[in-house]
Amino acid sequence: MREDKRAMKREMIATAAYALIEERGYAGTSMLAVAKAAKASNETLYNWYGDKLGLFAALVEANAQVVSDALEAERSAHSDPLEALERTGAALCRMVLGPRAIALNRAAAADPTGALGEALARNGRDKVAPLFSGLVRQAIDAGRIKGDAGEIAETFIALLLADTQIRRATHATPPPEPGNCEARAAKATSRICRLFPV
Amino acid sequence: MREDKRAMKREMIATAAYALIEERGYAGTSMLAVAKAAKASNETLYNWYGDKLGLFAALVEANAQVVSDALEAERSAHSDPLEALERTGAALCRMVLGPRAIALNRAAAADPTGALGEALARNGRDKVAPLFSGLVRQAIDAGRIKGDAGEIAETFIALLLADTQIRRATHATPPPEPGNCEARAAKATSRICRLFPV
DNA sequence: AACAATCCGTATCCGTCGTTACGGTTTAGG
DNA sequence: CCTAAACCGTAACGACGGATACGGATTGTT
Repeated sequence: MREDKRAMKREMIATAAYALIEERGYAGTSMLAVAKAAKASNETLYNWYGDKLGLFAALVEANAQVVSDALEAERSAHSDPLEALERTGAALCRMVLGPRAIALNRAAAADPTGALGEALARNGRDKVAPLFSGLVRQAIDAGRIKGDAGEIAETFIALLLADTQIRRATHATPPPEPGNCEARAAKATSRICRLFPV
Repeated sequence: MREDKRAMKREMIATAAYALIEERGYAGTSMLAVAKAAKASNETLYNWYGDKLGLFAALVEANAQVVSDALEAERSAHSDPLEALERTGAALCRMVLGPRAIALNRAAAADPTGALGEALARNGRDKVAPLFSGLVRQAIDAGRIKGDAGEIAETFIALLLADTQIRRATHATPPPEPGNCEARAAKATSRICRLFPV
């Protein structure tokens, strides 16, 4: 199978898996159902991904790459450091509260081995924190705020996301309204400036 | 069965269910396994709780009551409003990151009906927020901080918990070290005073 | 003590899922 | 074009879990 056809099939498999998790939860999402919805066979899925956990681990990594690319694009699009922080924060918020990230969090919460959670942390959160530290570092260097970059980045993420992820993952809240993440990011940025003034 | 014997049996059932979720996840926790571990029968479980979802919904409500009682006790033990806020915050942190609350979050994330998540919100978070608003109201009335009580309470909870719950529920992080919640609560309280000064 | 209700331990039924396997079809590579 | 590899659709197997049911034991009430 040519690489572009394979990439298309992989995206069909991903689309199917995400739709099925949304509808049936992780345990109720069978490999056979994913295969059928993706117009693939069970044998292909097992050949490509090894087993169910392998399929979802691959989805974790692929989604993390999408998030990382989006954050990098947003970061590069703004020269003002606080604007970059705010806009990148908004992008992070939209993505982590989006259907795919939430589905993966649900899968990880349902996986008793802890492997998916570890993959989520390694590919996601553990990469996001240094990226935001870097953004904060730039704002510090520009004399806009003062303090420890790592601590400020963690505080920014706390103010930005709070407990929205767990509430979303547990079906306690629906997806955020348009503009909600932008508002959260603006408020978090404003509060960072007040907590860590020059 | 006398009421105290019934209460003891209910606690045995709860203990069994929590242990099994920790080990096998929600889907892998069968009613039969819970019954055996609790020295009860399947028929008793289905008579008492209706079905699996009913059992876990009952666990949600029971745990919410335990949390609520603990927060109320902590709130009443301190006359200084900021100390009450901080200590009650620490208690909340310990409980929501404790094994039982995390197990219930995992169950809710695994439940595609959304019923457990709704029960969690209704019995838990939606009651915690007004309690913290009340604590903040007292600090405002005492002239210690200034602003909208609801907004300050939400900010306090964000600074206190951040994304610790989702990371814990997805097995990305282990339980917090002793003293960690106290440190988080102290820092959150301090930051609230700086964000909302008189 | 007698009787009814409840509980226990076990069995049963059914459906679903994880995973492997197979014959036939399609695709890729030489 | 030929051949091998990969893929598809389907079937099969074993395990597991949700839920119901049953005979006997236990508990509660009168």
